[in-house]
Amino acid sequence: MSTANEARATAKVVPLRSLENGNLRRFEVTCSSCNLRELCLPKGLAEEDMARMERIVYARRRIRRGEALFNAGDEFHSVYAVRSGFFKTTILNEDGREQVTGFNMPGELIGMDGIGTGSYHGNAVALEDCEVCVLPFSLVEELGREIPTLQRHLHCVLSREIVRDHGVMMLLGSMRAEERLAVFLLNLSRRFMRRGYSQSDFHLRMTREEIGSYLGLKLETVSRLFSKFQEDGLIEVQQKHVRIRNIDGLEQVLGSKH
Amino acid sequence: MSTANEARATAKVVPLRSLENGNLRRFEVTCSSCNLRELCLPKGLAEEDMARMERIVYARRRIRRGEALFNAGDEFHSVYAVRSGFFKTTILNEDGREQVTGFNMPGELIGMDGIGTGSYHGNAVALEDCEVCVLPFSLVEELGREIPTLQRHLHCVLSREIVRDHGVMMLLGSMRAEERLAVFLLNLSRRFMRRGYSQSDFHLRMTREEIGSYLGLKLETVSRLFSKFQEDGLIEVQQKHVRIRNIDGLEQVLGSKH
DNA sequence: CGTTGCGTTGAATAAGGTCAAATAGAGTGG
DNA sequence: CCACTCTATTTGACCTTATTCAACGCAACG
Repeated sequence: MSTANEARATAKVVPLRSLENGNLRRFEVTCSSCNLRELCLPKGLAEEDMARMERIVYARRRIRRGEALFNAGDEFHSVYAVRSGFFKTTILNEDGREQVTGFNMPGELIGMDGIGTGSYHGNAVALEDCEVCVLPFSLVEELGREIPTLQRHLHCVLSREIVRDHGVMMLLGSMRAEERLAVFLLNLSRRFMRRGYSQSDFHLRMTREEIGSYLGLKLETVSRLFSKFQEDGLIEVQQKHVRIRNIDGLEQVLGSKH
Repeated sequence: MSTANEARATAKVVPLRSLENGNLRRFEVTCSSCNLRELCLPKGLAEEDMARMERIVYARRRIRRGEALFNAGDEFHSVYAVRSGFFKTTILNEDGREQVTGFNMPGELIGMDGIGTGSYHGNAVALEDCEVCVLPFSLVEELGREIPTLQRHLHCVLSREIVRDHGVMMLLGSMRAEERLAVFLLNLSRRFMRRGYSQSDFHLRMTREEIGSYLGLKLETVSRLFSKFQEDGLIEVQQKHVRIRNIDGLEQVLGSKH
């Protein structure tokens, strides 16, 4: 049963049911064999609980580049685990200004801003073709009541999101432009590494403007800083491709001066 | 049984048990008669569930002005509901810079940043003499498993904290100094009103520096803006006392220009 | 009644924003 | 495959905003 929200969206909904007839993708969908398992799920989950967990991942959904997974105001039913691709989450205030609140990569959960009010508070837009696991939140809560490990895990995820947000406040509230970009690059690097990608060589999925919005800077400032970091031998940039040449140097940008 | 964390703190722990011999404060501690009930608890909680809820509020704790309710790194056991007084929460980064992440007034929960890692991520410091209800988190989770309404409420509180943080990102990332202070004052006003205090006449518990840290501004800038708002007839300020004279005018500061 | 912390105000400065122009790439349709 | 269009990016010149540095006033407190 697809929700009003999901029916409205243009992205394709793939219910598990339809994948059950010997389709290879049926196997992919099991959490136990998913290579993002350690990111999405608590460790030490009993085998039977894992099986129950898999039952609440009731569908996967593909979102094409530029499309929204959800928009502010859409009715909240599910949180989503990014399986592949890259998202940005944004909020829009009354006078039309957009603020990027985060970038999400595989293994990360999005949509938790909708729990409190019953409708999503921000937007989630795919920066490239993406696939997500749909986790109907009422099922998550139900299973949480039965499996304390899972309940605990959910609380940890929510709490860590709060901690992450506080980090962004620190970034926006007390750091200079250079430091903000350095933190941003180091953070991306670490997250890519954790997922088995190169920590020093990656492709930015977002524009300078989106980076700027996230970091509280104008796109021109971001561009200038990229050029400066390149001149200083810290990175190599060519459009969206970034190569970190001196990770220690980037770390030393923090706290230098001031 | 007081935890290592609580034993270290100087603030006094008041276990419920010690209040049970005809002490008036025994009555105060019941959630059902607490005037902050609508803020802390889900509405429509069955009478018996309310009674169970009261059992997890195992203590109240007084914290004097300037003292910490908890500090970054302290072992996490409980979240706290502010009963009276005013807190600031802060984080400190490696090079010693402090960022104020929030101000908390009665009815608000603090300490949720500790769930994810098992130790608090930031500090909570009393800006005036305070009293909090101590909610041991393992009991909260346990009761959440038994009372879905309560579980849901906890998730809402966590989610709303995320939404609040996103609002701060918008503030820090896309607003001019004037707008930030206007948003800050309007937000305080609304929260005071909600608690039955004057929406236009209040006492700031925090210094200009703390406001500045929260808003990503220097204390001098905050001071200048207070003076400017006064000149413009929007507010009257005298030290920590603020009187809002033109709330619509303050709202129009948002989005004007830019 | 001096000390101390907090707040206000002014003048100079620096950081980042704005505006504008040039360039580079990616995507599109012929 | 090429020309064309559109968007993203880079860079320069100039400007605005908020910061820095410094001096001073005020209020609370021992």
